[in-house]
Formats: sequence, structure tokens, C-alpha cells
Amino acid sequence: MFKPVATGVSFPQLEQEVLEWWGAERIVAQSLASGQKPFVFYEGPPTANGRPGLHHVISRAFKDIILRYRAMQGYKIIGRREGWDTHGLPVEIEVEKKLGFSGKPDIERYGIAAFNKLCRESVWEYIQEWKTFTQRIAYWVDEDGYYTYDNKYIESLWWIFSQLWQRQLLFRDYKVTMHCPRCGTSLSDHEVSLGARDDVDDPSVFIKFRLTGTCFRGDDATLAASLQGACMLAWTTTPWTLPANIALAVQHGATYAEVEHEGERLILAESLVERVVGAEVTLLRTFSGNELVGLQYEPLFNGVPGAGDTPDLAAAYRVIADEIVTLDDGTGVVHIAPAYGDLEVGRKHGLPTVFSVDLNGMVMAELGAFPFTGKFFKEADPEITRNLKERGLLLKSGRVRHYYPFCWRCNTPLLFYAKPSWYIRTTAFKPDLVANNQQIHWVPEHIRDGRFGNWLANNIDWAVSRERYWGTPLPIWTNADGSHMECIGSLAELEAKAGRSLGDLDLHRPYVDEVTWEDPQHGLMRRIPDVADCWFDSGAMPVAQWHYPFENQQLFEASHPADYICEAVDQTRGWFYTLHAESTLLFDRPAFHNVICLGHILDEHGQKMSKTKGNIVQPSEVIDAFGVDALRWYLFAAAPPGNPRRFSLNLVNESLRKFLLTLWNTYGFFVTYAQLDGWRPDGSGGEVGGEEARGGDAGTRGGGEVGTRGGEAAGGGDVGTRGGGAATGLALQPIDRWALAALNGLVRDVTNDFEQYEVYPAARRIERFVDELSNWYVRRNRRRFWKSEADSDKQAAYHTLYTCLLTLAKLSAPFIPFVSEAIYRNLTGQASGAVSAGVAQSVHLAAWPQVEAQYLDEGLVADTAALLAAVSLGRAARKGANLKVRQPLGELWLRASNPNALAGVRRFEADLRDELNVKAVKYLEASTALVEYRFKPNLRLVGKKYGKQVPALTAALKALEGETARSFAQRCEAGETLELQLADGQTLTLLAAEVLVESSAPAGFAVAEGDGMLVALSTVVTPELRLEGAARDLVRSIQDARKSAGLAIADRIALYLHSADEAELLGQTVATWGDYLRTETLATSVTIGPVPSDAHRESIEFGAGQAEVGVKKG
RNA sequence: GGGCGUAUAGCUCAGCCGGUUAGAGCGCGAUCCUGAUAAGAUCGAGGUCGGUGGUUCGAGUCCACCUACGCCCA
Repeated sequence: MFKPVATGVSFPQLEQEVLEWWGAERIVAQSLASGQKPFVFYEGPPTANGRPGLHHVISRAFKDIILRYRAMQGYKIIGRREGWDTHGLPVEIEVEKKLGFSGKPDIERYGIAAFNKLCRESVWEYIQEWKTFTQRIAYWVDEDGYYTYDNKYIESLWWIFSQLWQRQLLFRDYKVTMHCPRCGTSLSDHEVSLGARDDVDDPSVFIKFRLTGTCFRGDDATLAASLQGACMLAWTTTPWTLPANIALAVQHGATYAEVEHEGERLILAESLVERVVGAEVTLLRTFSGNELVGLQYEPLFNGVPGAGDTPDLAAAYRVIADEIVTLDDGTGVVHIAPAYGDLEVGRKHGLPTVFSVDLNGMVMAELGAFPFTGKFFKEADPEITRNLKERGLLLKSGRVRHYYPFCWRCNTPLLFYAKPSWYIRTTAFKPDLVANNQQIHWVPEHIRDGRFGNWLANNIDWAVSRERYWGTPLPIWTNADGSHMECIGSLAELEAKAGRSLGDLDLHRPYVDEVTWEDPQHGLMRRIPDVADCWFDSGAMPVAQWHYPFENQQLFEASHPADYICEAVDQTRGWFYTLHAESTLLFDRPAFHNVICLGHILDEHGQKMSKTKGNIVQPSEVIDAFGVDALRWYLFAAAPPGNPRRFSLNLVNESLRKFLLTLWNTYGFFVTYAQLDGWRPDGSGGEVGGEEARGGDAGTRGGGEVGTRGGEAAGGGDVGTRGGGAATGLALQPIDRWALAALNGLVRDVTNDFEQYEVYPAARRIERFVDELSNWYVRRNRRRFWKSEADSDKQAAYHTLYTCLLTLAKLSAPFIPFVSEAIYRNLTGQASGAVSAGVAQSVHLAAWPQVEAQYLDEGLVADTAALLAAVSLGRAARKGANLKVRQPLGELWLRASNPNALAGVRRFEADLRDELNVKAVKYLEASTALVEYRFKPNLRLVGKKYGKQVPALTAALKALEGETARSFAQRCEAGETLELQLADGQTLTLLAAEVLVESSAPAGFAVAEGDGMLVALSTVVTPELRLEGAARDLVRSIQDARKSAGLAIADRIALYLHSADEAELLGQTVATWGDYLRTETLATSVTIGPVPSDAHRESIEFGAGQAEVGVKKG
């Protein structure tokens, strides 16, 4: 029935075998095709442009586990397919590097067609590695995936753009970018940080802006008039931006001073006067920043409007108040040039934008005929400064060292530059974005109203265009002067415009750019050059992966929103947002209902793993050493997924040893005996084992004083269950019913956890159950499997352990797909060729376990927990007194302050006696004179009720002693109310439950206490007990000797014992316990005397001295 | 600069609605147990629960501020 289990298992090798079997039997395909009720998943597309790393294992493991769980529940998973993010700057940069390019001009020279071809190919550079990786980590997805560069995918994006266009949600405005005038391109944030320097030498100039005496929209005309001719004093390190100045900003609440200096009136922050102007000034008056708002001043120069723009200069050249202003340096008056960095401020205050430097970094000719006209902007700085000095508008100038960004490629200083850009008006939907977010179940929860919620609350319009090449082309066509625009929503629409079939036109640049048409009213229509932000691609995947609305209408409707998605926390501003925004704008609903948001993986020192730091752990390194399941289990069980986690190989090894091996060995134990017995799940078999192969009947002597560990004790419980095994007709023992109760509780709890998308607590529960199954159930029941009779008691043990293991295989299948498969296939007999009707071929095709309510028994589980606590304390007490468990002791005293715990221990008293090797268990009660009592308030109950009286109450309880304490304890145990007098004379009436009774250790006992329980062991070893202990010591040593002599389990021996030191003890032991020695060790003879030379010999410690043990096969 | 998160034993992490002696695993040392086990049990050393202040009869837990680290944004 069962295939033997190798205890020296190699998990990586086992996984390879399972992989091959999955392949041969097409298990993955079967799983993908299975199920009825729909469950919708979205694959967040990775870029195949780099190698798969550990962080991909995490996200895929967390995706996979939920999908496997749902599949086992009979769901049909929609969207369980690969997806690839193929567009974007990272791909372009990769290709640029390969070609040795240094910017857009190189690409234009090389040709967009050839460049994009390389981009398309570059995406697949690591594809084989990805495919192998996907398969090896058992990420079960359909290889028939989606690709964002597909024409069909792009066409769906066009449809979305045209929807937005029709609703006037797509608009053009400036956007500030970091621009390299030499390379002629914008740089990404990452590129900017590559080239920024901290100690750049730049001019530092203080400029006077002369007030006109008027004010904006007639704010405070009186003040304005009185300030006519005075100058606002501003500071800048970029004189080249002054011609584009449009406003001056002050701080709302700060105090500004009008001072007289060398015959001029200057206005600046009061606190900066001395530092900037010096002490030689006369203070005329002060204002708050707010009072200055609206004052108008004479422009220094006349800035140039952007192409096609008609700025409203009536709103310019005035004082505004904004929070960007600080009083740390400068004058407290900030020069605002929206074109070169202050666009957000400009937008907020309704300011126009004008320019003075073009995209090549040259001062524009349109500014007028100045000495600096046509010069590079940095070289214009001194000329502009001189010009202002000549006009009396410069207070002073100097140099300063500060932070400034340079191009990382060509070392040219960068410009902040407001470029025309396309936006999606997401701000118009802010309330909807926020409301739809409330429908999403986030794990961890704090992301919803924290990071993600805040991001939505501070929503800004989405700048969606990029001046690049490899991306989804924006489907907007315009005439020459930009006065007419059209947005195209499908290929068919474009064909209609172009008046020809576009057949297999590649919708990428440059081919799509070649499609133009003549508009009768507006002239030649050409596509704008921009492509879409590649985040727009991925946010559109619910629509575009199915080529909606051109195809798959029903499929799309059924698969939006998703039930589940999962990515790392950095996606709150990435994919999570773009999915949410596009879904809200298009369909007014969230894109997903449940999301697990993963923390990042760090190296063992808490540093982020990165290529430059060289601290990346390759997944293969881990997988080859420990296997995928060990890695997965570590990821699921080691820490909650939302936290960043430190990773090291050691931690994976730990989870392997702690969990996987325990499970595997328990399973191995079961199979070993089930195979020997020919046991079958249907209850047949079990009678063939017999004495022949086994250690005989030692374990079932029953009634013996010794040798009762396991079987006897388990059978001696006080709950009569013979024949009472529910529907099974099995003779379930209490410990069997405990295992089944715990198992069904586990099924219930793990299922609940999964329903909440809480993987971590589910893993911890399974881990704990496996530990208890191995270290309590199996350990306590060894004899039942071992004994020769094939009785109903043995059947019950087999049935119980089998049920636990098979259910565990299913429960753990989503976590550890390989090991669970191996266990499942063997336990269902399939590994050895048996096939039963109605049994799923693979654990991943099996049904998720159901709770069998008739087995649930919270009382039994709690009682066993109390027993385990008592056992643990008993061991601690033995340790404290240095009394090993093999030495039997007379009596154990126990007290439990919790009546339920006490009842639990009483119920399993026989197990407690057996486990701790004591003859009798007695209970400390208030009537017992052995101990003193101490009292504490039950704070949880008393705290709220008595509040400030708690300290007095505590003191009064503590003061009780002697007979008063004893009678107090008795009333308490009887559940009566208690009168307690406080120090101030007041008397309180306490309920019994409001007082905790503790007892001191009885004298002359070995004691341990904790968790409201006290265990005291009598340390008296009588001569009888000593002999019994000696017998058990001997048995243990003889078993060791058998083992090291290489004897088979069932070999009979001739036994020789000899001790010069403890001859008398040895003689008495053999006389009293000879039968026990013989049966336990399969000795056909016991001889006291020197060990013959042909016997295997060992020296052992015995009594207070030494002894010799000899064994010989006989 | 702003937002979010994290900070508990040498390491990795738990710790519920505030409650009595703050836990687990690993590692280290010691003892024990074992004819499934690469295991297990017990004990020991190791904690100013990041810091300061506050609320409260009572704070690892709640509040404020600060520090360090991570992520995102500017």
C-alpha cells in the first residue's frame, strides 16, 4: 500500500521528481482548467528585462498560495496567467547602454525603428531564465500570458485614452522635469541622483524688486500706496531664472520689516535683516507676511510666452504667501519662476508661466537684445547680474557652495524645465478614489488609510506622457499649429481617418507616426510624438489583457474587479494606484477587493539587497540547498508579510529543520509501521505484523508497574470509548479524540485565516499542530503502533494518525506544494501504484478539507493543554532537584488556581503519572496543611470595578496570613463571596473570581510553578523506587548496547550483567525486575557475572558506580 | 521637508480590549529522553520592551515629542 519513506530525504531532489511527475501527468494544466465558481486574479506584470530575484519568489509565493487555496475550494481561477511589462525607460536605457549611446540625439540618429526593434528583443533576454524559474518555484500560471507591447494591448489603451478624451479628462499643461540641455532629454529621478553634487560653486545674489504702489485685485491699496518705490529683497543662486520671474513669495505668519538702508527702503524678513543687510539700518515698520500679499512690483525683464501659450500677465509680478518659504537662509522673500522649478507654486496661485532659456540651455533671442542673449544659461549668470547692478537693482552678490544636479552622462548642469505634457485629471475624481479605496481589504490593514489613503487624499493630476520611443504611443493627432486635436480610440477609427487599411501596422513608433491625414478645415494631422507612461500600461491590464472592448466582453465583465492581487509595498504609488485610478475613472469601482501588500526583503544586516551593494542572494542558491518548499515555508511562517524582513540562508535552514523535517519524520514513522502491518486506510490489514518481525509483546503487558509508557496509559483514561468512535466504529482513545479535535480546530482556523488573507497565522497554527502531533501524540502512542496485536485500539491509532497526516497534506498543499504532494500521493496509495476511484490524482486537485464538527471538542483540547502544562512543570521540578525521569518517585502535588485547568489535569491524571513517572498525584487544597497561601487581586476584573482602591485592596490581600488566609482560601475555592477589610477600615465584598490564590511550595518537595499552576514532587527515593529506577536504567543501557552491537530489532539476546561496585544493587534489581528486563530487551537469558569475550560489551554508569553490559545474539 | 511603517534577548520574530513573573525559535552552556526523527524535553546565562514626558490604581501596549532605520513622495 505505502512506499517506504527515506528518512534521509533530500528535498531538492524530491522536488525534482515531483516536478517531473507534474509534467508527465499534466497536473498544472488540469489545475488551471478545474473549478466552477469564478475567482479573479490579476498578475502584476514583472519586467522580463532583468533576472528573477528573491523578491520575485516572495510575491509569487504569496500569489500562488491564495490561488492554490481557492483552486482546492473548487474555484475556477480567472487571470491565472503570466503577464509581462515590456515598455518603458528601463528597457530603453538597457539598450542605450549596449549601444554606447548617451542620449536621445544618438537614438534619433540610429533610427527609432531599429532602436525599438532592439528594445523589443531586449525584453526577452532573460525569458528562458524566467520560464525555468517560474516552473521551479511551482508558480502555477498559464504561459499564454499578456504582453503590454501587443498591438491588441495597445489598442485597448487607445480605447481608454479616447474614453478619457471624450470626457475631457485628458489635458495639456506644463510639467517640470530635470532636463539636460546637451542630451536634449529629461532625466528620471534615478538618473538625477546619479549626477547630483553637494559642493557646487554658484553665484549668490540679492535682488531688489521695486514696488509699484498698486496691488493685485485691489487688496490693501493703502498699504500698497505707502510702499510705492520700496523694494522687496529676494535672494537666488540662479540669476539665469530671473528673466522668467513671475512672483515673489513670503511666509504667511512671519514678520517682515521695512528698513532704510543707504537711502532705500527694503522689505525682508525681520529676523534676517542683520545677516543680509547689516546693522547699519533704520527699522521703519513691520508687517506680517499676509499683509504683503497682493503687492505688485516692476518686472525685471519681459519673459517669453511658451509656444502656443497666451499667459495672463495681469496675474503676474505680485507677492504671494506660500509654505515653501523658509527663514533659514536668503531673505524670507523667494523669487518664483514657474518655468524653471516653481510650477506647482505657480499653479496653486494662478500664476502664468514665461520662459527665458530654451531647451538647448540658451538665453532666448525673444527676450530682447542683451549681452547675455544667446548665451548658455550658466554663462549668462554674471551678465544678468551685471545688468541688474547697472540698473541699481542689485544689493550685493557673492558665491555659495550648495547642492546642484548634473547630467550623469555628460556632466552638463541640468535645468528644471516646464515642458508641455499630457495629464489625466484624476483630481476631479478624488472623492471617488477615496470612497472606492474604502471597499478594499488591505493586508496589512494600515495601508488603506495610511500610505495609500494619504496618497489618494493628496492626489495630483497624473502626468501620463513621456517624450520617449519604446512605449504605447498616445493616440492624439494634431494639426501644425496645435489648434485642432483628435484622439483616436481604435485601429478601425484610424483606418477611417487615414482612408486606407492599416493591416498589420505595428502600432509603435515610428510606424504609427507615419499615419497622417489631411483635415479639410485644419490641415495635415500628425500624431504628437509622446508615448504613455508605462505605468499606464500596467494599470490598464484588467482591460487590455483581454483586448476589451474589442473582444472578450463577457470575460472582462466577469473578471473586474479582481478578488485578489499581491505586490510589494512600493506599488502603492505604482501599480496599486494606476489600477485603482484607471478603474475608478473608467468604471467607478475599485479594481481589486483584496490585496496583500508585501514588505521588502533585506539582507542579513538589514540593508536593501541591490546590485551595487553586491548583497543579492540568488534564489537558486537557496533552492539548490534547501528546496523551494523550505524557502516558501520560511516566507510564510517566519514573519508577517507586510514587514520588511532580514534574510539569510540560515533562517531557511531553520524552517526546514523545525517544520518540514518534523512533518516528514512523523509521516515517515507512520508509513514505516503501516507498511509492516500491511495497514490500509479502509481498516484492513494490521494482523500480519506479528511477533515474528517485532519486538514482541513487551509493550502490552498491561497492568505492569513498569513498561506502561504509551499504550497502557492512553488506554487507561477515564473516558470509556471502546466502540464509541463515532461513525467509524473505532475504539478511539481520549488522546485520539484529542488529536482529531485539534486537527478539526486547525482546519477551521486555517480556513478562516485564508478567508482573511492572513497567511502568517495560518502557517503558525500548522507548525504548532505538527509539533504537538510529533512530540505528544506520536511519542505517547508509540507502543500502540509497536504492539503485535491487531486490535481495535491499534486500528484507532492508525486511523487517527493517518487522518491527521492526510489532512495536513491538504492543508499544507498551498504552502508547500512539493512535500505535500509527495505525502499525499503515498498516503493515498498512488505512489505505489494503487488507484482508487474518487481520489484526486494530485493533492492540488483534491478538495480543501472540511471541518467535521462531531470531532470538535474545545473542552478536550483545553484539558490536554492543562495536562501539557502540568507535565512541563513536572519536568522543570525534576530538573531543579536533579531527579531524572527514569527514577520513579512517590507522589506529586499539584494545584491550579483555574478550576478548569484543575479539572483538565484530573481528567488525565493517569497520563500525568505516567509521563512524570510518579506513583500518585495529589491535589493541594485549602484544607491541606502543607502550604501557606498568598492572594492577589484578579486585576482584569477588579481594576475597572475598584479603580483607585486597587492598591489598598492588593495590600489587604497580601496582609492575609496563617489561619485567616487558610479559611479565606477555602471560601475562595468554594466559590463563596469574601469580606475583606482595607487598611482604612472599609470592608469590601469580593467575588471568588476576583481573587487569585497562590500557594507556597511545600517543604521538602521539588517545586515548579507558572501560569497559575504549581507542581511539587516528593523527592524521597525509597529502596523500592531505587530498584525500579535501576531497572529502567539497565533497560535503557541494554537497548543502547543492542543498537551499537548492530542487532536487528527482533533479535533475541543472551544478556550478561556485571558490577563490582554495585553488586548488591545489581543482584536485587535482577531478582525483582528480571522479567521486565527480559521482555523489554528480548533477552532469553540473564546472567550475572563477567561478560564473555564473544559478547558485545559496554561499560555503563550504574548506581553510584560502574557496571558492564554484554549482549550476544542468541 | 512631508506621509507611512519599524524599533522587544547575541540573531529572527510573537505579544489580543492596558492587568499580575514580557514569550517562542535559533545560537551558546549544562542535564535528560529516545529502536521514527537531521529531532525532542528541562534548566541556565542573556531584556533600562529605542529615548523623554504624559494619561491611568496600573503602560511593551494609549497619547505627545525626540532619535535611528526602511519605503514612498517633494
